[in-house]
Amino acid sequence: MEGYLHRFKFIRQGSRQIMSFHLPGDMPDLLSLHLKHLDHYVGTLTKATVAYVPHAAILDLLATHPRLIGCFWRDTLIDAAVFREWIINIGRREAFGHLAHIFCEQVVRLKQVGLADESGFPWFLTQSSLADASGLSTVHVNPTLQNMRGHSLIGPAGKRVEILDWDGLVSAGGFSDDYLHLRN
Amino acid sequence: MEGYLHRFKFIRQGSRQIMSFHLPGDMPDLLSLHLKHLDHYVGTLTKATVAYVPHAAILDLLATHPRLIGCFWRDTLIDAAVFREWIINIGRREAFGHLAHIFCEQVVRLKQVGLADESGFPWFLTQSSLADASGLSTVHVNPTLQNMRGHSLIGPAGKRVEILDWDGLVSAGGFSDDYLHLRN
DNA sequence: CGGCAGCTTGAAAGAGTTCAATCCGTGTGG
DNA sequence: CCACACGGATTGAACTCTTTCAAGCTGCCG
Repeated sequence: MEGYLHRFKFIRQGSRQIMSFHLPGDMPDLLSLHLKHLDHYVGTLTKATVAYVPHAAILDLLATHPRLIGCFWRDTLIDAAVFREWIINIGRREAFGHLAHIFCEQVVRLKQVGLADESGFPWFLTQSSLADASGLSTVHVNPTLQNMRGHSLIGPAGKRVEILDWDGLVSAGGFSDDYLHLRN
Repeated sequence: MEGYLHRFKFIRQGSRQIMSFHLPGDMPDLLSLHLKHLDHYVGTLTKATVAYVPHAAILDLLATHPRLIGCFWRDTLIDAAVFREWIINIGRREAFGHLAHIFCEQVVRLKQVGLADESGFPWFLTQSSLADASGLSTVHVNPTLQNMRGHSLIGPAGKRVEILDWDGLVSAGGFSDDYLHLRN
């Protein structure tokens, strides 16, 4: 309902991978609706207010309002599409483009819920979580961010990420909002 | 129905990323059931026989047999879980473990449909598709495979992948079949 | 005024890529 | 039946990107 979450899994001691970020309005747990156990963790990135809804309640709701099934299912299919894009991000884009792509995705998704505008969005990540999301090390994320600032794509570090050059970000990240399956 | 498929996307000229493999029995297109457009491609890896079922037919079926909704939805949720595991694979495992993990996943999934046994499974990948799936280059996949053969994890190149040391593969790949949400 | 989380930096080591060939088996046309 | 074409596998060498290790630094909170 408020604040930012992330979905992640631990690998070996100390190493983890973030698989998605979640914003107010998301239903991160929908992905386990029909699964017996959870194969990963969901945690907070900031102070957050979270609504817990038992699976049984969701299933009841869907049973009485079948039209909702398509909507909820669709939501999980879009999550899957985002996972696919992240596979591409990690597999085939190097640090600079990868981080640019992450910023683009966040801007578009945050705009949808009114938490970002043309100028930028609130910065809710540490460099270390950015590293865990991108499969890079913090030691490499840091200079890459500086590099993006040097190219005037984003503004100086602060409480917000200032978007200085949206087209530059889009082109560096090879970003298209296709996979987010927005409405209009 | 027969043969092997893959789900992929092109990045820039010549570079592509495979996001999943599909075996007989899979319904790869279910992931676009509630989406307006496809944001990637699905193609064959071998000669294949494929059944095309219009979305409308699926939706009809689900409307008349609501019990199936959970099953089909579940299928897409498991696909999403596999995507998540691939994110981890690409992000946090290096070549050797990554390829080992891919082999483990294939063995488990192929066993489910009777196409693999303890000894191994049919080899349906070129080194180049393995590279596109793992985010590596063919030039690096090749010696890594040789390395796995050298460690007696898998048998010599041929029409089949011979599994010589299952436990070794599992441990090299940090594999757990958790995320596949198998029945038993 | 510490303590601490998070950010920054430098240097060395490694993993993986790219470029550029070569090799090999198989299928095809003449 | 042989030469050739071709996709796929293999190899070497130079080069890049990224990680790891190892410190410092900085700003905020109690």
